[in-house]
Amino acid sequence: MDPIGPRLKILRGHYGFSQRELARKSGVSNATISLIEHGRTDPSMGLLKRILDAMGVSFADFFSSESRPAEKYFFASDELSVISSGPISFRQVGSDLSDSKLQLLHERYQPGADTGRSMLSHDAEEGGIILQGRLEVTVGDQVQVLSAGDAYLFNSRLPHRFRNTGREDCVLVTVCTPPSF
Amino acid sequence: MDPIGPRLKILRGHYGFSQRELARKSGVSNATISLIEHGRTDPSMGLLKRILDAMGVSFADFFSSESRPAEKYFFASDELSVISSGPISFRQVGSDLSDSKLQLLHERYQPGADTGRSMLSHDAEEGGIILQGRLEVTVGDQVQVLSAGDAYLFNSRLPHRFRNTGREDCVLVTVCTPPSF
DNA sequence: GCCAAACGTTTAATTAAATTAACAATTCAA
DNA sequence: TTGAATTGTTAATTTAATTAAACGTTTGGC
Repeated sequence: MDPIGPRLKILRGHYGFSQRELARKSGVSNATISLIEHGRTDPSMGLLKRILDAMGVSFADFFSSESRPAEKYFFASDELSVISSGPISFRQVGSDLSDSKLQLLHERYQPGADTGRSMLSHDAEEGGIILQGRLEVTVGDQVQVLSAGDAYLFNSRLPHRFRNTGREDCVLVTVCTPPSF
Repeated sequence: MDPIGPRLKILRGHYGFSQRELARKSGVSNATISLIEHGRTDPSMGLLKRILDAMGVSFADFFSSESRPAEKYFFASDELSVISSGPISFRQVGSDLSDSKLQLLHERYQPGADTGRSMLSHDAEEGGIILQGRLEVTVGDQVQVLSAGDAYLFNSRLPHRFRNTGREDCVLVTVCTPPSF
């Protein structure tokens, strides 16, 4: 188990809560939030549950994401593997996705467009390639500004957020598992 | 979290450990084990981790099994959710929201019922067994009329079509995997 | 500039967890 | 039966988590 303090702090950050805000919502003291985030105390399970509840995160979610080892979320332009060149070229994000069932979308983000913070949705995969402009992508505790040619790929259970912080439109191609049901 | 005490007790029993045995292995006092199992105390995370470690169980395992105690394995006939009525009725085993990879259906084709020509499906397999009546099944360039006891199995990427050409209802059980991809 | 409000942190006081050591009940061997 | 070694529980003590209230910083008016 890695230290839960930093993870908890990141989680709180993604909801935009202050320590006192989260403390009020969960019914614990703000001091406790601070102490836990700094690893200066070992919270009881009941207390930890109250805190997670305030953010709508279950134990299962919290501890399943914990056991996830170093995954690669961002890929530089030159890291995309070229499947085929010529008049039509396919450049693949990630290693081997030949058997993943993903849907392709064409999206345009106007300046200032923001998906807001999104947490732990259903189990699915999301990916995309920036075609034009710049896009700030947040996944888990990582933030990256992607430019044309860059790409992302992650499991949508992870907290994520898209934001166009530039002054021009951002155009990208994205993939995600079908909106089932 | 639901009571972790009873679950912990069951887990301990599964390993055949006594309270003192588990206490020694995990480096906590036997009294604490007893208190936790009875819910008379709220263990700290670090302590619970030591106990789980002694049994080789991770947080992720412990809390992932927790999150699905409401799994349903058996379904009464009237519990099958009706997907569509009319000339062709589908009754699905399990919930529409189930994350199951397998879709199990109980289907009834009235005389003359016809799915029409279905092209392009998903990369999946589907099969079925006829229970009653007769059903004309078209797969690719092959056409066959199946009777009770007959069955079919094919990759659903192939164009396929189902038609009841007889004068009585046709009842069958079908499977499809995966459900919505 | 100032003041007020919010932020995160820290310290002392309180509350609760965790231990130690006892308890009664059971098992097993002598 | 007797005694020793288990079992699980409980009471009193110690230890640590949690709180309440303070601290120093920063932010945003006015």
